[in-house]
Amino acid sequence: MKRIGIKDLARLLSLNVSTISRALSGHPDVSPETRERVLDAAREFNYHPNLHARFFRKKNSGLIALVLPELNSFFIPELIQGVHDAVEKKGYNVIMFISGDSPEKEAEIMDHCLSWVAEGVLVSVSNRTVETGHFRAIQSAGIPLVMLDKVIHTADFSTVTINDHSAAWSATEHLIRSGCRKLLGVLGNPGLEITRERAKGFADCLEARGFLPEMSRIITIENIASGEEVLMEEVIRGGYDGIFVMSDELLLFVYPALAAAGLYPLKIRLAAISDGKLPHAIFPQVPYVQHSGYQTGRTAAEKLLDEISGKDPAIRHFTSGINLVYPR
Amino acid sequence: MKRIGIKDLARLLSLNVSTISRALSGHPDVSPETRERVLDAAREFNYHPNLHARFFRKKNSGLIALVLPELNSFFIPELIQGVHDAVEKKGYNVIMFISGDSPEKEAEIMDHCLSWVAEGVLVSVSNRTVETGHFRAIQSAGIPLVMLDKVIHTADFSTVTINDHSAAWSATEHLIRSGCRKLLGVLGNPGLEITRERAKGFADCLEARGFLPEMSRIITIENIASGEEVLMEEVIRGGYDGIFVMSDELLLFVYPALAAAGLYPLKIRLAAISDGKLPHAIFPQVPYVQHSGYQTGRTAAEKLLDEISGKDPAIRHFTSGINLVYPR
DNA sequence: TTGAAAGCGCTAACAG
DNA sequence: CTGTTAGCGCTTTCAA
Repeated sequence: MKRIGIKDLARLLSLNVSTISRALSGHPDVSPETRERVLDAAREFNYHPNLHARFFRKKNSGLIALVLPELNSFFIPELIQGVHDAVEKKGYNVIMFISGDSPEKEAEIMDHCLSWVAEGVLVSVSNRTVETGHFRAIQSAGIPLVMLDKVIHTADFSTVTINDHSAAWSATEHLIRSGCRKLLGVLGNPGLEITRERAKGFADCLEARGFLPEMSRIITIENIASGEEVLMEEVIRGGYDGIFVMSDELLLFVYPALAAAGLYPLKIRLAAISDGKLPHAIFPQVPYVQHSGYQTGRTAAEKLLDEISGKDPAIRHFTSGINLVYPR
Repeated sequence: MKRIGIKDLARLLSLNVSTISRALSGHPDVSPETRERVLDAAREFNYHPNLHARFFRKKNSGLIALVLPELNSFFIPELIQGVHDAVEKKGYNVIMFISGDSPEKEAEIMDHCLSWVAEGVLVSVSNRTVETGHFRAIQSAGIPLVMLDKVIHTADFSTVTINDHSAAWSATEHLIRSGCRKLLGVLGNPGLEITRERAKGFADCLEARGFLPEMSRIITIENIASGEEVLMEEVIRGGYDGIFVMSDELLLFVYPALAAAGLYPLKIRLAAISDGKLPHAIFPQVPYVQHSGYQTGRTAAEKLLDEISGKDPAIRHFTSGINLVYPR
């Protein structure tokens, strides 16, 4: 069935296309009766504006690009929802890209954003990205870009993250306060800013509390499959009484491994940084510092929209507050 | 900085726009030297085609719409990834919508799809949707539509789901085989096809295995917040030795509630339908029938792409195989 | 092998 | 209040 256009309506109603256009977009210069007739006809013939044509003409696309390195189970879905809620309120739509954690792919995606004339770009940076040329290209095309969650800290881009250092510190301190004397930190990809900051928060807190170097250790789990072995070997050898887990993804396998070995909850305490769902699904509940995906996504999207509308063009770095959640 | 277009390149190289267009799109009728010059200039001046203009002209948008009622923790992220992988291979991009589980919103979104001239629509139907007029509107505009996961079974739309009935049956049978004699089924939204089918699979299996009506019961958890109370009251009263849990979302709270009460793993066995991550994160691991989000997304997207390219215009209902995963 | 020109659907001057 | 018209960036006939 042929798609009906503004021209068809014009012919049908023996009016001019511009009158139709005006009636449809609520322009004041059009008589109420005419407007009604047009609106009725539009409904009747199932008219839908062609946004490509409209935006093509008006030089803006109504699209916000959301670029993610990969999807995970807790944080990212919430983040997407946050972005979505913020963006939708202003009538924008989301076009989503997944870089698969590849900087090359990421660069291609930036080209796509340019080609789609996205009005703004939200990007959670790939773990292996070091070069930022492709991001600057977006900016120099006049398109606002905000980094969220996984970011590169320079003076050039606005960012939205949590304060990873203090989140890790806070979780670590909770373990110490609970009486732990020998601590293990379980961390993810070491190339990431987010990992380095959390590792540092963990280490700094220990130092500040007078822990000697031999009273703590950090292990890195890059691959969940082999992770359990690495973890259990260290745990058994080390005699730990507390473990700091850096993320939900890690907690998802640290918990059953310890439980199966009979170590949690009897011999070892846990504390995590989490979006907040998983710790409640574990028994006994794990204390955690909340890292809200929804807030991150929403804040970043709102900042981006402000930049788009010229309201807050300054580069800013938002770090959301930390709050520790104890089991009830 | 002004965006550079095909016209600017033409002026720069003293060529005609059509030559540029041809060179850029790899048309054979253009001399190798000219092509080189054009490609070089495009790179140098950072040319990016305007897809709105291109697709506007060519009558197709390169967009696949993905419409979801809401995001969850395990299944949906995998589904998105599956859709993404399939679609990207063919050069399409994904424009994402969230209906918030509202039929009205869903109808609006269908209008957006029309307005964006999406070339295909993938939709996981809102729980409360009964009227399908807005979906037919898409089809009668000549746009293929495939439903996935949450679907409405009619002769009009292709669908991709798992065989919910046999998944539930299989999980239930596993409990019976393990020796359970009194079973509880924990189900979600009762308005959903998916829920009805799983409830039926549970009940049918029990009947086939000779369970008397008083040896089983079904409870419905619509709201996670109040769910724990409902669950525990029933569990304590009923004296169950096995519980069938219909989804990851439900398992996420059923497990800690039972564990906290000291019932799991000692007195009660569990079996679930799950994407496959969460059961491994629980101790002891929960047997489950796998419901793969990735496969669902991927299969649906591939079917959609086939329909778009005219390869498989028939309406089909795919139900993926079931396999039961035991704890190792 | 290249150029000229029309037209995709819509908006926005400008004119009446 | 309504009509006329040009043009957004690109592809695609048709001509040269």
